Amino acid sequence: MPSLRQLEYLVALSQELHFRRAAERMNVTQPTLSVQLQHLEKDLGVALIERSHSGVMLTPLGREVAARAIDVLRGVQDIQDLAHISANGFEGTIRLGVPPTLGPYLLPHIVPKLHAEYPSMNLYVREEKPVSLAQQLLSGKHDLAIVPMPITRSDLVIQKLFEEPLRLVCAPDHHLASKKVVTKTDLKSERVLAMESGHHLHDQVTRLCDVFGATLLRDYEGTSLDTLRLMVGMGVGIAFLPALYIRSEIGTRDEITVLDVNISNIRRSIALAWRQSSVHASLFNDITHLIRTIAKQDLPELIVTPE
Amino acid sequence: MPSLRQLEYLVALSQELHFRRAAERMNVTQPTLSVQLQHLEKDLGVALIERSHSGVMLTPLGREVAARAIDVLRGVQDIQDLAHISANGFEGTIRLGVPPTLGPYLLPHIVPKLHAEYPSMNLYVREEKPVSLAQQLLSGKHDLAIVPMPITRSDLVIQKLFEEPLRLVCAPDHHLASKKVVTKTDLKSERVLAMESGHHLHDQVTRLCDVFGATLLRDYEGTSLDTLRLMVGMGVGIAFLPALYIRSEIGTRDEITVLDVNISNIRRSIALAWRQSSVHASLFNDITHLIRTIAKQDLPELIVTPE
DNA sequence: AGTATCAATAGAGTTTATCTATTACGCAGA
DNA sequence: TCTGCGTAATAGATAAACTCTATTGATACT
Repeated sequence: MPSLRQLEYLVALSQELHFRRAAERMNVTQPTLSVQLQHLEKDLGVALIERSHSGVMLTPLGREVAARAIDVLRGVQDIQDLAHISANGFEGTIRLGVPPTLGPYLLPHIVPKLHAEYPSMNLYVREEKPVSLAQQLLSGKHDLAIVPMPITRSDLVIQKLFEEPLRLVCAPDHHLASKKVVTKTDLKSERVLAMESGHHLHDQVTRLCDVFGATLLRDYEGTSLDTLRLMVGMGVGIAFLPALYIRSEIGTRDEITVLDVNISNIRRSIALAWRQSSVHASLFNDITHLIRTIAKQDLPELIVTPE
Repeated sequence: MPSLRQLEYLVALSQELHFRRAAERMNVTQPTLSVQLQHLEKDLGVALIERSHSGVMLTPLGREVAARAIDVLRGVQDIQDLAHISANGFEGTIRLGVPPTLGPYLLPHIVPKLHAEYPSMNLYVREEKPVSLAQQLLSGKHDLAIVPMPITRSDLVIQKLFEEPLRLVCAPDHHLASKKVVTKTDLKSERVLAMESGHHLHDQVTRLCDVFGATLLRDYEGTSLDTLRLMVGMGVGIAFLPALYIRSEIGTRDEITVLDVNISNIRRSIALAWRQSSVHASLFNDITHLIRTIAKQDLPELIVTPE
């Protein structure tokens, strides 16, 4: 059976493509690494490395084995992490991925209580377009992610957090601004601004426009909710903005007008997700409940459905 | 870092719950296993085993670690298998899971050519209710499975094979038997027989009955297509049977009548599935193409869509 | 109390991993 | 063509690990 050390050496070599440097990285001497990789090849009975004096290459099989070795080593690392957490309680950094259209407006409500509850936890927040969050979660870039539903990946645990209404906004001098209540038919042929592709809001607003017969202004896609707000304020068009964004960035300012719409179910559904194999499963479950509780108690615009 | 040997010992102990027996299983002496597991616990800094004289137990953490160790060891085994296949070509047994409503009627067309193409391959076919096939595939009970779509598991590779029409059948003296062409409205209030729950056909026929306003005879659910056929022949009701079944088991017999239905899209979609991490990926891709080719050439009732 | 069962401990032997020192190979430049 | 440089492989010594046999210690059963 190949040893974990040998697999580590192979992974190091696959990344450095250079025996001496790979050995350095592993804190062993070059002959050690050479010999062990020879043993590995002999044990497996196959060539993994193409040795030539003009650079080291892995064989196709070598690359495949190295890729699998990475998974194996991650599994072993997880076992160690798990033991460490169990022995010393949790301490360290959780890397949290959030969509830019939600993170800055939700996290300020969450982080203080999270910190109070888990003082030894370090939260490292990274914004990413939601379309790539699930994949990055799996690849190990994040430990935890706030994701828009629906997501169907069986190797992720998905816990629903809440639903966030999308509110229709327009410029104060827009002809819709004077209406008391906006109905479905008012939206026909309206010009609608949306986030650029890669954001869940993009796809959702696209569908809404289809349903209402509104025109999506594809040439004016926003790169952030703030740019959308500015364009709406300038009268370029109307837009659907998430309730939490409205709450924190618009509030009572009269730069743009929030419309009353008698159409239900314009909302996005938000969930917390982590790798099924995560060593922090129970912590993340606790965090799920914490966020749901905060949403229920402090954020009345959100809809928290029973689990 | 824990060694693979130590993880193996832990897994053996977790299954035997007995040091001596676990040691025997691993072909080492009991002190060896004891000492190594002590080392493992010391390295990880946690208790994995509850030692008492009234039986050995694992701690909750021990169980969790053992479960992860199994995955790690499987990963290493995969690496060895991969190398072995690459060195010696494929030989051995592929365990194929099939739904009972498809396997016996499809495989006779496939197996001979498969055997001709891969003489050193051993096919071990197991019938399982389709609802459990995906899970069993992941758990390692099968290497490959023929599954009804849709299936959305991201840790499986799903390759569409073909679509198989479902044909409406009734007893020769049934009042529909005399109709040249059966239309949607003819089905209203008809009594329909279906497979029992757990089969994809069950769910699909349930939906069809909803759409057509037909009555599903829940008290007469079939445990096999053959029992359905018998009940249809006895005039209990009508049924939707897969085209391949009709071809092989009914053919020109006049025991029951196959009706002409002018409703399209009554068909089931069949795919081949394997674990994403399978070492046989390229073989399974070849098999996919082989089956698609056979379906196209020899089985005109099937619909093979371009990939 | 005596015995059987089971896991832990002790100490020796063997295997394995790693190190230092050296060799072998190819390439670039004089 | 020779020399010097960079690279990986080989040899031999040393240290660490794994495993074995033999034994002890603890508990349950008779």
